[in-house]
Amino acid sequence: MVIEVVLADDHAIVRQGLSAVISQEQDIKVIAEASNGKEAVDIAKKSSADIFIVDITMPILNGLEASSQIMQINPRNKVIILSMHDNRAFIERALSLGIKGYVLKDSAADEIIQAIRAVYKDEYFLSPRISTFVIQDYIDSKGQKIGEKKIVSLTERERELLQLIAEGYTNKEVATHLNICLKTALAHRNNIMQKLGIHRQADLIRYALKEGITTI
Amino acid sequence: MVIEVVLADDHAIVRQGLSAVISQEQDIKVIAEASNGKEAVDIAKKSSADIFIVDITMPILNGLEASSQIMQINPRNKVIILSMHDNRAFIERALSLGIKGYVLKDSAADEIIQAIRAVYKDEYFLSPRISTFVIQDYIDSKGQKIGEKKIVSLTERERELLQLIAEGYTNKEVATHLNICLKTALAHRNNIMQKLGIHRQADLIRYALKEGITTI
DNA sequence: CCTTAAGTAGGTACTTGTACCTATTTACAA
DNA sequence: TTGTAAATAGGTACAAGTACCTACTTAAGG
Repeated sequence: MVIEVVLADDHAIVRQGLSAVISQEQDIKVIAEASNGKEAVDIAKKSSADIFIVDITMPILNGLEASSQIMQINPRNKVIILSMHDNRAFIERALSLGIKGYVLKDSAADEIIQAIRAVYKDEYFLSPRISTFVIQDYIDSKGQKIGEKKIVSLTERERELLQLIAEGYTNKEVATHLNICLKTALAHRNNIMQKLGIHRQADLIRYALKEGITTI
Repeated sequence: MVIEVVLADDHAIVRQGLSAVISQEQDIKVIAEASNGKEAVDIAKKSSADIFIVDITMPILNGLEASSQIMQINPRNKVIILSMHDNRAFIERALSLGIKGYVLKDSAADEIIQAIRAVYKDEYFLSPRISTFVIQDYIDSKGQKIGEKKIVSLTERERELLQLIAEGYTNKEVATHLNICLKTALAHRNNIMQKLGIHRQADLIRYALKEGITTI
């Protein structure tokens, strides 16, 4: 039995590096690669794989959005998030989305192998640094479920738009990209701004960067 | 004859991935790894290697500083920069430091292999996307040697404006802030955009953040 | 079954930004 | 001294963003 994985990371070198590491294991095989979130989702639509290894910061469609869609396409699809940062917001969102694997890029390469085997068996695998403060948060908030709070909650679609806006696309381009009417894109944008109490594009971008919705 | 390389990158997974890719080549061998700039310099002090592959963004001591020191320790040490961004300022600095290899992380993995072989023979190797605009700049500045002058040089005033723009001020507010006419602010803004080849506010903000002119 | 939230699409009015111009003053270098 | 770059200020035209509306469809929940 071979575990089939899909790699999604915008950096080809990282992707091929990971692929090289993984291919040293007999029981794991990379069956496809994606260089952005949208490609990863498209792969999920067309073919089946056991594990999707998804980088969190990707253009067009970020890793968390992509993961969410991938798991919706087939609830049996499993996702492992690859991330540079031990950002609480990311981890919270990932866990509340039902993602069971979260590996930091500065951890050892064999962690990803461990993560693949664990998640394949439907177990959790978090990099040690992360699990430490997940447990800490659990203790601190005694029973309050992670991801329950959210002061400001953008919808999935709104986050998607915000990312594109922050990546420098105009409203027209965003609309084209998402196959929606310009008016719809504007409506979403307006809702985002209202929810966040923001009145300028500049602040939208800064917000998106601060929240890790996109990166520089 | 085996080319000995040292890998310096703060992400272990990237490092091991690269290592896996490189080890498929018979004539190249990874003899040491470093997880920050200081470690790379320490390795350069103790042992000799042909090529140092250095990630530009590393904690403690960044890639460019580290490279500078590595080449000072032994002028025969050669450096290849690994970078996520095709950032002009970084490339400019790298080239003016005498670095001959500059590879983007989103390029194919075999580019790093090509880069190693080229730089080992004392040739230049830049990722295509970079060499494109290095050559363009060369043509634009007709014969002026690269690294002699700033490729993009904003004036003090322009930087001042750019910071305010990136901090979310409108042109009107910028003008008020600097006690100049709106028209003047617009003129400066236009000059900045022309110099940088940028056409959108969003990109202006992203540029300022990337260059550290302002922070999130 | 009804309500609500989300996503979609459209209208109108106004503000801001972008891309072209010209032109003056100052300061510094050839 | 002449030339050049930088900072200043202005004009015009069009593109894009911001702020309000209304309204339909669909999916989820009470």
